[in-house]
Amino acid sequence: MVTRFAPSPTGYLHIGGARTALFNWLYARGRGGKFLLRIEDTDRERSTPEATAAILQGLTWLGLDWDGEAVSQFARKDRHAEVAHQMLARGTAYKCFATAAEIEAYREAERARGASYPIFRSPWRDADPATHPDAPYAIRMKAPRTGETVIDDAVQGRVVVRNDQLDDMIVLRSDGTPVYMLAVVVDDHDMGVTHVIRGDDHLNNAARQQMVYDAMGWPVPVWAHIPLIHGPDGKKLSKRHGATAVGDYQAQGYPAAGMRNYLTRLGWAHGDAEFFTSEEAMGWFDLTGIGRAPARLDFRKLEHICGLHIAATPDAALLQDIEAYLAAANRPALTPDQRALLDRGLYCLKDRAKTYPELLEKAHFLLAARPIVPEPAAAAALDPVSRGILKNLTPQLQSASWSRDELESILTQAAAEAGLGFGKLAAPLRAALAGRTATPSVYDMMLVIGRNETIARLEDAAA
RNA sequence: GGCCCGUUCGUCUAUCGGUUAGGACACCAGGUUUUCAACCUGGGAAGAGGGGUUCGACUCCCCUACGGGCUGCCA
Repeated sequence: MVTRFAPSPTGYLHIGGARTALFNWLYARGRGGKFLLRIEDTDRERSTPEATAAILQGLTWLGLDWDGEAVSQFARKDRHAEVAHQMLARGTAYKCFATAAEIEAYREAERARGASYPIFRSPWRDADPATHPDAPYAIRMKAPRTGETVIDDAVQGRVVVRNDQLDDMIVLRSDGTPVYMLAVVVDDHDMGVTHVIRGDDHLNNAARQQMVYDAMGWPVPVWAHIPLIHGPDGKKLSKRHGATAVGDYQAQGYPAAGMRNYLTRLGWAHGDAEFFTSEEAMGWFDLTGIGRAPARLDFRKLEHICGLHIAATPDAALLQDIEAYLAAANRPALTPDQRALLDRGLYCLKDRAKTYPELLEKAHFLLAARPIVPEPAAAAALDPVSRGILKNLTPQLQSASWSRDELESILTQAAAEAGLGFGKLAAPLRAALAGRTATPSVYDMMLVIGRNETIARLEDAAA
């Protein structure tokens, strides 16, 4: 079996498109099939190489690898024209000499007669070729005018469209360029696509496309039209909603694994499964599990899922992901020292963050160099009394074995001697060590940065 | 306007004629606790409305309302 993702390069990769790609990828990968990529760049006005690059980059970041090279639809225009002419030869299409002005005039006349939205009926459909003028012509499909076309959709069920609702669509423009409706069908057929999984905005188009398959005597693929994604307010997703491009999510530091998990779960379910890997999803994913209603984006749940994935990622992979995030977000790269420290501290950071920026913020204690400048909220804990306690602590730390157990006994004892609960001592320690109020445990921070750095920071803060 | 699709807690969803309508996120209360995150316990929260079919409908059919899509020599 073969699936494909066929975006048009007129902008960034949309989050809804990303989910469509994801579904195609999961379905193919879970069944040992192929997942192909085709760039629908036949609209020369709006297609740009930058958009193509952004789409490829977005898919790559999400980990949706495709088989073979991405196909350019524009590059196949001669093949599309060839098929249009084959249709002509088979008698399933005809030359239409009507000009845009004539078509508009026809519609006006029909409207005047009371038709609300007139379908153009070309007078050339059954014209004798002998009457053909020597003028540019478009090739129109000779679509059936009676009966109905049935789309047997794996998601939407049996969808019936009456043939008299459809016009004879143009397959080849008068300038010889193919129209999308023809190009998709030809490409999908030539690429051996067996399952067309795409947004349900194409559901109506499927009827017309199926007519092309029929006209050419080609086998019709399995259709699966999935609902679009909406913004949190239930409206069609737009820039008003904030992040709509997958690149935004990457730059905001969401892990790709979490994105995949969340997006898979959006509009699809496998019982009560909520947190899973893509490998698991591949084993479960099927078309019948896809919902029929549009789903809304819920950033809280996305973050929750992402947090679980960060916590579950092995340190080495997590470190790589974080560095990739830094580059994508245009943030300074890690120095070798920072990298080594972060690697050492990941164990106490990864289960406290939902995104990479949050993790990095909590990693400030190991990323920052002395002197640590506390944030206002943290500085508040460094009152004179606390500073005195920190000062008294350093000699003991100097001779400590630097094991977690010993640090724990030293600090709890110090707190007890000062007549304080441990929380009262932890606050200034946290301020001195990290300059932040949200950090890993003070013991973990001390263990990660080591004795000398710990003592130096306490002395800085006590001074 | 015509045609097509959709509608279960605030959100994502389970249910495929018989359930106290389940789970997750979010929320509220309590617990744990060194901050954050996490975790534990408990709680509130749903079948758009109206007709049918049926012994019995969230589930099947029809109508209405609402939302979305298509209706191009765009993709």
